[in-house]
Amino acid sequence: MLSVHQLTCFLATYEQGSLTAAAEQLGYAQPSVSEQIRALEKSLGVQLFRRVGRGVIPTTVADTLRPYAERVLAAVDETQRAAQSVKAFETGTIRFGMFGIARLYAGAGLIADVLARYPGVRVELIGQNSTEVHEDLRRGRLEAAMLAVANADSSGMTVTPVAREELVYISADPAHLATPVTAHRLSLASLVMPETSYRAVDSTRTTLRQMLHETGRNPQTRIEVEDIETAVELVGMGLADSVVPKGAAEQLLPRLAPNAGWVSLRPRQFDTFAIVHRADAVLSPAAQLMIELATQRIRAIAEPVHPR
Amino acid sequence: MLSVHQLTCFLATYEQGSLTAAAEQLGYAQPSVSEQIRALEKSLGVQLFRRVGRGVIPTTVADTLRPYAERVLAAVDETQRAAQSVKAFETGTIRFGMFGIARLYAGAGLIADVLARYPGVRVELIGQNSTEVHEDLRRGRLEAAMLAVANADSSGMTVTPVAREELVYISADPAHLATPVTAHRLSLASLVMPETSYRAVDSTRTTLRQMLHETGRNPQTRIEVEDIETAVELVGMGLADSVVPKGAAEQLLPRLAPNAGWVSLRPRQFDTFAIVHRADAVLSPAAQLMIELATQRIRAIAEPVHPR
DNA sequence: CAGCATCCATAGGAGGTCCCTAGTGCTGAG
DNA sequence: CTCAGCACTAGGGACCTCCTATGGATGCTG
Repeated sequence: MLSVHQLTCFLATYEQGSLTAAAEQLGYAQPSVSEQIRALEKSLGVQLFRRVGRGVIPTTVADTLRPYAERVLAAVDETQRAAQSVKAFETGTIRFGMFGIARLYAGAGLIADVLARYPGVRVELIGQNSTEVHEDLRRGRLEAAMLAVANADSSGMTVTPVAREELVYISADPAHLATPVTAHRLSLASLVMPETSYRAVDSTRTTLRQMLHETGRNPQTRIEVEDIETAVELVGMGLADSVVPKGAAEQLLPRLAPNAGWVSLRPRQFDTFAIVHRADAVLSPAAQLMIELATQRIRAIAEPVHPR
Repeated sequence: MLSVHQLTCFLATYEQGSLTAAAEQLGYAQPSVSEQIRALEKSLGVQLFRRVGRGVIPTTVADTLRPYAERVLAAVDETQRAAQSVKAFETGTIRFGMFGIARLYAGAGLIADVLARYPGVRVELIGQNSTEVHEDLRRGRLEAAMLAVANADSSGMTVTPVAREELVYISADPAHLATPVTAHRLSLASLVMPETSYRAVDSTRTTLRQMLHETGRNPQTRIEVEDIETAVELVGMGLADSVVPKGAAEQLLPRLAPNAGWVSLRPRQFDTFAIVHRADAVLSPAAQLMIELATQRIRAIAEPVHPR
């Protein structure tokens, strides 16, 4: 099997025209280089140098093979430099999960932060829908993610709360927004709720379930959709009301449901944003960077929560 | 140190998404591949795969490095294929020494022969002047050559006679060509002789020295030049006469000295063409090919000599 | 939820490779 | 002819490579 080391010795010998000089250049003893050349000649089945008393003379085969050997060594060198670049975040891809609502809070700004600091990198913010992110995390395809989660779910996952955000009731009917919405009124409302696929672990849903459960009632969702944007649009069309984080309401209502408004719940409820990753994972520098930046972004908008 | 083998294991693992599958593909045991990947990760200083229960997942670093690894392996593959091509004479350079007079007999035709059989090769026919060829042979820069030499000279060289060619006396003065030239007449002639630098071992000169020595006379060379073409031109200008192989006379006189003619020596003298190489050399396939083809060419023109 | 299959990591050992030092033989130059 | 320079050989130590056997973790399934 042809090896990089053999080609290195070959080129040094070719340039120096001498095994001794090549060995000196490479920092080896002369017999070592001699052995490498012999092994290379044997593995290729061709003679590369003629041994002639004083020094060695490249054959025409050596002349032909030299540019190939140089290309191999150049490719190896590029590989190593690429690895160093990736380590220093000069290039490469940083992939991070940020699903659903969290994405609304930090998406574009977060990417801008990364690019400002490391102009060469590619950034992937995974999470068009939440099931995908959850599955990727579980399977290990995604190292870490920023999610809005119910407290301490997910066996085998480490959940680190970062910030919390008030949940507000949104509606196109001003009468629904006159006073804060109680559990009783919530249980009677006709709701559209996003995150269908992830409903069992979705933070907002879990919070609402707890709120209603304390009053002995079950939540009524009339419409189930995947995107929060779709849910807000439906609210704007007057087909149902919904409960979303306040920041999402402020960001989406003017654009998707300009005739709708929002009001607090009573008692006020909060969604928790958290960093989630496998409990056993050692986080890479890229993931740590994204976690740090995403945390800063979220905390600038929502109310910081500091884990004990 | 990064090795080709590590990159092979890396790519197999990346494609298969599993160490076990990669090991099977490569024909190794699973721990071997595992060890190679770990060594590669250590030497690059980056994590390439996340080990996650079932299988391994490439990190973004692995995504980035994969094309580099593929380029290295492609370059290695090209190198090996190039070596095979050279072995089969599909490509590469064939270098052969053919100096002075021999070149006039077989130069262009010999190259045509090689190209007809191996269209991909480059051919170098070394030997603008004879010193160069002799030096290259001695130093080992040239593996073998076809020369016109005196019998069995050159210590450390193997000389294989291939053909012989009559030496003729050429002159622009018809009176000089009326009868065959004897040693006596030769010793009185005003001669221009080529191959100045190589005069001690040149075949024609040696032959003439022997011819004159038997009659107790010394050769008289009025003019010394390097090229046989120059010598013939000088003969055409009537400045001197010369002695050259018959084939050279027939080829050069019409072009360079149309007013000159030739006549035999008495007794007739012959130049010997021979293959010369270092006594210790093992001839490469390329050299053997050139020797075979050059021998055929020379023998088609000059009188064959078969070594005992 | 218990059992099974799958996959990776570790341990230990046989064989090979890499690299060294020391010495030999050959070649070319003075 | 002698000397210096260069490649080869021999032998041994350190390391690497690859194997088998085994253990631990995970995910699927009845």
